[in-house]
Amino acid sequence: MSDTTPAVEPHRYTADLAAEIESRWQDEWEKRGTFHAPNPTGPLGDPDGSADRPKAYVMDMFPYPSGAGLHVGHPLGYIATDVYSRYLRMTGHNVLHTLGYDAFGLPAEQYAVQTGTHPRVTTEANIANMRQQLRRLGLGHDSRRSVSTIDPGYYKWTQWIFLQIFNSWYDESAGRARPIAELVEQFAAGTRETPDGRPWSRLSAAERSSVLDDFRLAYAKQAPVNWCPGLGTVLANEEVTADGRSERGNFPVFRANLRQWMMRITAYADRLLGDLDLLDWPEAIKLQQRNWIGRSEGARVDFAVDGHDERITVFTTRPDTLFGATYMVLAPEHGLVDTVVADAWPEGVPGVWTGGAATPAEAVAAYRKQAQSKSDVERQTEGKDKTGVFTGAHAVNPVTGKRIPVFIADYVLMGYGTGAIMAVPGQDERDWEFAEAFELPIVRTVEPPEGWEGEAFTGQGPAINSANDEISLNGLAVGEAKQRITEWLEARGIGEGTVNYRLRDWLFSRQRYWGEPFPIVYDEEGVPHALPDSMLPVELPEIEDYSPRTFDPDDADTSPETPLSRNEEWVEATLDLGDGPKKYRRETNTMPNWAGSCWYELRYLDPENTEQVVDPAVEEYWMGPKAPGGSGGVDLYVGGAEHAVLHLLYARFWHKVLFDLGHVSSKEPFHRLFNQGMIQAYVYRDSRGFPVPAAEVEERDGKFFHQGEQVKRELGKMGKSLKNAVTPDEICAEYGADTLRLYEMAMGPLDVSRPWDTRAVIGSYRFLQRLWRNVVDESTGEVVVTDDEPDEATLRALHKTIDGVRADMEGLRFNTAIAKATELNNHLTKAGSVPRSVAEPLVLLVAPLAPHIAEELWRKLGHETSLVHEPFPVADPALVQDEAVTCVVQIKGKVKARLEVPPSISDSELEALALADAAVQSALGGADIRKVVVRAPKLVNIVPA
RNA sequence: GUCCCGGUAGCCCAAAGGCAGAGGCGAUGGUCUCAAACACCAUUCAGUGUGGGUUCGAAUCCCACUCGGGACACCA
Repeated sequence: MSDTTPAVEPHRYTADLAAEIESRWQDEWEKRGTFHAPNPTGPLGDPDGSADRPKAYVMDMFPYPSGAGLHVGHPLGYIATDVYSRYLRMTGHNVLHTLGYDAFGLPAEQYAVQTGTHPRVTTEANIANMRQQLRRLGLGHDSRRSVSTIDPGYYKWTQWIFLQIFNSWYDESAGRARPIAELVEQFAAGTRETPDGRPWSRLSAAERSSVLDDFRLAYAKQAPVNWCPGLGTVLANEEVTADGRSERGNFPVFRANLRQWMMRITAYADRLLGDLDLLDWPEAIKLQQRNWIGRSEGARVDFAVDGHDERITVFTTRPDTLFGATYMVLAPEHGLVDTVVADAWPEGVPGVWTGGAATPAEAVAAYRKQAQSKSDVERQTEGKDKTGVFTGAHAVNPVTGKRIPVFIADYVLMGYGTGAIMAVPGQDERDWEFAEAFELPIVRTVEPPEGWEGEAFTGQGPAINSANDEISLNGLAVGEAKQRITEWLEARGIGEGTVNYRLRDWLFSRQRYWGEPFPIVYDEEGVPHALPDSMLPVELPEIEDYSPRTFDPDDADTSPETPLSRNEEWVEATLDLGDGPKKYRRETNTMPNWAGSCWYELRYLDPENTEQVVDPAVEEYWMGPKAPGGSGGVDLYVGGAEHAVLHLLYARFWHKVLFDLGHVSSKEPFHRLFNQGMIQAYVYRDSRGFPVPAAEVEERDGKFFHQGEQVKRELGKMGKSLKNAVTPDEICAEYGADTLRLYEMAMGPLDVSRPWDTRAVIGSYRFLQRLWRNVVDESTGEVVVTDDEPDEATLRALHKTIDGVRADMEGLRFNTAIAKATELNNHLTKAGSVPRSVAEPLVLLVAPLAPHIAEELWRKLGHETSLVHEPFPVADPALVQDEAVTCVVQIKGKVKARLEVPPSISDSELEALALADAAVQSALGGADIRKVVVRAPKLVNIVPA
C-alpha cells in the first residue's frame, strides 16, 4: 500500500502546514497581547508605550453579525486595514485597530423571528461565529476594544448621548449647541422672550416643556412620517428609496401623521456641508452628502391672498422671475389649503381646473384623498403628468398686482421649502407642463437666445417683461436681477434672501423590539422627562413576544404598535426623579439601528470607562486635530459606499453635538474615508432564469453547463440566494489564511469591484510556497539561506523592491506591492541560492500581507521575537537605480535603437551618443534634423525636418 | 433625463505624456512520475471600446459617440 501513497515532502508549505502555523501564531499573538494598543492614560493606559511613537487610528465599518455567515467578499476591507495597520506598526506607529459589532436592528430581529429564537441568543451566537471566522484570518485586532452595540455597558452610553442631545439646543447666534439649561436661564431671566410673550414663571410645566421641545436637538413631535406597514415601523427619509419603498425589504412606504422622535440634524446643515472641505474623502461621497443636504440660495416671498389675512409664503431660487409668476401651487397637505379654499367656483372657471367637482372644497378633498391613497411608487410610475385642482382662491403677485389662481398639486412637495411655490412657467419646465395642461398664461421674463424653440428657458439671459412703476429688472443678468428684486422685497417687508436645505430632521424612533430603549419617561400629564444619568442604562426588557406587529404591506390605513408597550410591568414605573417617588410611563419606541454606529469610534478608544463616554485625554490622543483648525478624527476609515448618506451623515451629526458640548476635541469622526470595491461573483442561471449552484457548473469551449444543461453566466453579487457564495473557511481549508489574504489583496486595486475566481487563488499559494522554499528545505526542514553576499543584480532588485513596496503600502496599492514582492521572490528562485541578507528583508516585506508564514520564517531564520514591531526595510537610494539603463532612441516617436547608458548620463552626452548610433544614422538616411528631445537617461526622440 | 466612475492579452490586472507588460490565472510544450496530481522550466496572446483633436511623442490630456457599473431624479 505504501507505494501508492504520494510522497509529499514532509516540510512542504501545504494547507495542513499553513493551518498549523496559522493557529499557532494566532494563539501566540493572543497570549502576548501583541495587538494591544496602549492609551496615554486610563485602564488601557501605558504612557511608556505610546509616548514616543506617532499614533494611527485605523477603522473598518463594523459588521452586522449576519446569521448566514461570511463569504469571501466580507473580509476584503478588514484584510486591507489589517495589512495597512501591520505596515504602520512596522514603521513605528502606535496603531489602534479593532472590530466591534453593530448588532441591534431589523435584520437581527427578522432572523430571530424566523428561527423562533430570542434575538439576543441568535445575535450573540452570530457574533461568536463571526469572531471565529475572522480570527482564522489573522486580523491583528485589539480584542479588548471589540465592543458590541447590544451590550448594556455600551448602550448605556448610546442613551447617555441621546440625553446630551435631548438636553441641548442650537444657539444660532453662537453657531453651536448649548445645554438646554442655559436656554431656561435666558427665559427665566427674561433676556429671551417666550413665544407668546408671557413671563416664563407664568407658564405651566407642560407649557414650558412644549416651548423647550421646539428648541431641543431631540424632540418628539406629531409630523408626517414614513410609515411602512410591511415592516411595522416608521422610517427615516434616508431609509426610503427614491421610488417610495423601504430600503430594507422593498415594501411600500406611506405618509402618516404620527408622534415620533426626531433629531434636529437640520440645525447642523451648514456645518455638515462646510466641514466636508476638511475631510479626505472620495469626491463621490462628498458629492452625495452635498446633494442630500441640498443647500440652495434664494428668497422667501410672501403673497397676499385675495379676501384673506393669511399670506402664502414661498421659497424660490429664482426671485428674478417674479414678474412671470402667473399662478401658485400649494402641496396637497399644506396647512393653508383649508383656510383659503373658496366656497364656490368663480364665474367662468375652466372645466379642467375643477376636477369635475361641484365646489372647490369637494375638488380639494377628492384630490387629497387620491394623492394620499397613492403610495409614492404609484405616483412615480404614473409618470410626471401634472395633476392638480384649483382651490377657488386667488393670490396677488406683489410686483404685477395681478390676481393669480392658487392650485394644489402633488408636484409640489410638503417636505421641501415651504410646501408652496410661485409658478413661473416661462422659466421652469415643471411649471410649463402644468401651465399647458391647465391652460394658464405664460410670461417669459428671461430672454431666450435667438432661435430658441424650446419651452421653459432655464438658462442665463437678460430679464424682460419685468418692470413696474417702482422697479425694473429689464436688461439685467439673472444674478443681478436676483439681487435687485431681493433688496426690493426686503425693503417692502414681503420677502428676504434665504437659504433652504433639502435635508430634513432625522426621524429617530422605531416600533421594533431589538433596539436601544429611550431613556425617557412620561408623567401623568404626558410631559416627557429625561432620566438622570444614574438610572442608565435603561435595559431592554426580556419579553415573550418580541415580534413586530406588521401589516399588509399595501394597507396605508394601519398604525404602528411598539412591542415594548405589550409589557405593562416594564412600562409602568415608579421613580424618584428628584421630587419624590411618582408614577411614570416609559417611552416604548426604540432607537434605530444607526444609533449604535453613530459613536462607536469613540468607544473603541476607551471601552472600559464606566465614568465617561470617553476620557478626553484619550480622545485627544487618538482623534484630536493634528493642526489648529483641522478636523481631527479617525486616520483611515474603510467601508462600502452604500453608507454615503446614512451612517456617515448621522455619525458626523452626533460627533458635532459632542464637540459643541465639549466632550470631544475632534470636529469630525472620520478624517480619511476609503471605499473598498465589491468582490463580485459569476451567477449561472438555467433556462428558467433560476440560479444554479456555481460550484457545479462546468466550462466547455467558452460555454457553461450545469448537469448537462447549458446555463447563462452573468456577473453579480456574491450570496446564498444566487448560489455563488464562497466562504473564507473553504479557502482557508484548501490553501490557508495567508493565501486567502494575499489573493484578496492581489486581485486588483482596493477601490475597484472585481469578480472572484477560485481557480486563480492557487497563484497566491504558489507564491507562498516559493517563498517558503527559498528559506526552508522541503525534505529536511533545514534553513537553506546562505551567509554569502548577494550579487549586484540581486542587491539592486532587493532595494528596488523595498522602495516600490513601501510606496505601494503607503498608497494602499497592495496589488502592485504583491507583484513587486513576487518579482523579487521569482528572482531568488531562479538564482538558486538565497543570501540571508535578502531573505530577511523579503520576509519583512511580505509580513503585513501574509503575517503567519512571515512570523514562522522569521523564527526559522533565528529570531526569538515576533516581527510585528520589527522595522520595515528601508531602501538604499543608491541601489534603487540600475547600474545601466536602456535608453530608447526614437525617430518621430518610433523606436529605432537602444543604448545601454549609465543612469547619470547628461542630456548632451546622450544626444551625441544617440546621433552617433549606426542604426539611427541609417534610419535617418542623411535627413536634416529639426529637433531632438532628450529625456536622460531613458529616451531620445529625433524629429527629422 | 442629469451627474460620477470605468473599458489594456481568453480572464483578473500593471504601466510620473516617453520601449504597451510588473504580477497572477488559463492554454500549450517540456522536466519529474509506471501513470497522474503537485511542483519546476519554457512558450503563447493585445497595440489599449470607436472616431476626432492637442503634442516631437497619447493607454495616459481634450471633445464627441458607444458599452458596462454606480448615484440622483417633479427639491421650486
